[in-house]
Amino acid sequence: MNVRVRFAPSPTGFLHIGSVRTALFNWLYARHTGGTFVLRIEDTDTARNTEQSLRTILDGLAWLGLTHDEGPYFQSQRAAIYRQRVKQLVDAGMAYEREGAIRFKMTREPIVMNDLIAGKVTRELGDREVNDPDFVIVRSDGNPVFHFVNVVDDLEMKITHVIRGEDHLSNTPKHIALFRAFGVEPPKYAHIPMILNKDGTKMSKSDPDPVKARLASLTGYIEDGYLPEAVRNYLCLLGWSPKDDRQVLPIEEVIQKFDLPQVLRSNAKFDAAKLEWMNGQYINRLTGEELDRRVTGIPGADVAYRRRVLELLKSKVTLLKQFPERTKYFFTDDFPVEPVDAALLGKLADRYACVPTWDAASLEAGLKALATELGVKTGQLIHPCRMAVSGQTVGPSLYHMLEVLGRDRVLARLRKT
RNA sequence: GGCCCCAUCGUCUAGAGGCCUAGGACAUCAGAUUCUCAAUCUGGGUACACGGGUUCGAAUCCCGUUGGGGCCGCCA
Repeated sequence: MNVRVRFAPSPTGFLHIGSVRTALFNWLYARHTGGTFVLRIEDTDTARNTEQSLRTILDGLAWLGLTHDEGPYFQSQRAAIYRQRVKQLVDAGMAYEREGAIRFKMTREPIVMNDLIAGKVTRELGDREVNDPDFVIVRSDGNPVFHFVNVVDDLEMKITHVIRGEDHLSNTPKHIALFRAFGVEPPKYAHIPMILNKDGTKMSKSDPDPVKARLASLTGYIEDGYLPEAVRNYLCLLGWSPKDDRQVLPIEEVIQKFDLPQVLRSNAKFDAAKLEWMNGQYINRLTGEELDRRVTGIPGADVAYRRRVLELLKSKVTLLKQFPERTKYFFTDDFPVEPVDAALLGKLADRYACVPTWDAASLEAGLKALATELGVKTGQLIHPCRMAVSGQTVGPSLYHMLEVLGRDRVLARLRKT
């Protein structure tokens, strides 16, 4: 069977991190099976459908590398198809008009679903449904509703596997009944569990807590300097596991191993700290050259110098946005310095002025020799030196830092204090 | 209220009846690296929600309880 899956977001103006995971699992399944990944924009709710909202979705998916093979299709352009399908049901006596709306005659029997992830699920009618199981498929204003267009599109687009959030599990009987009304077998369903905040609440961009609100949409991660491959890798591990002890794995391997029955059935809580750790892992694996292409906000026209600075700092950094702040002193003399022993640093400057070659090894040897002569611990020279040249108490290995900074800057800063 | 799903360290997970006095990762704590730490290394603590079964034997199977999540719209 030729697998066809789809990601069908609604253009709401942001991409929810849970939707991103759903898109990822669809994409993984398509790539794993050699199938087709369809993108469909569910823009039937005209009230919140904007050009910008579409851009957010397209840019977000592109950022993550989740490229679609077909589409995007727009529900707003498919009204004729829906009208025809409504007519089909009405003509067949399976839908009827009431109070201006068109309602579907829902079966009264419990519906059995064989979900690829949740397993066999039998849904009885709820207390309200028992009295009136039928549901509206076309509003009195003439617009078809989500459940209807969703099914019609999946049918028309020959979707074979519907991989979506578990919040749709309870809706699935309606969808199955509609497929049967159209005389076709419903697709296979795979409902993936939800992603919740660490405290178990729903992730929402309108959460009163700004920290939690920011975690809910993809935009924040892009702005904060997360690498797409790190976000993608982290998301793969929410509800799925390679079943060995590795956390960082190439996407090619995930594609090869990923399958629906192995997806966990329980909800996952989002661990921002682990994501950040993972991002640091990915940053550390990039070269200075690669980092220079991705990091913005680093001044200076000297490309080679920028690359060396990024290379030097990368192991200390977990977010790209940290680079400009932490590398500031490489590009400017304008930073505050706490008081240090000027006489002592003057001697170090004199020593460094005649160091044979300006490299970490020579600088280390020079500093240690001076410390011995003066009868002080190396730390008594190292810490003031770091402060004088960087204004910081923490940073990369001092000697490597001095090497990258270069002779002129270092001597000037040591003597300036 | 009804219906549905779920339940292993704080978090993500491994575990598909004996390999488990439960493994890995993040986080955390303690050491180390006699140059810091925001890096790295080493080590520690921390979990099978509870109660019944089934079985020689259960984290693994069944039932119940509790807890968490979801759906019950002319929203998607």
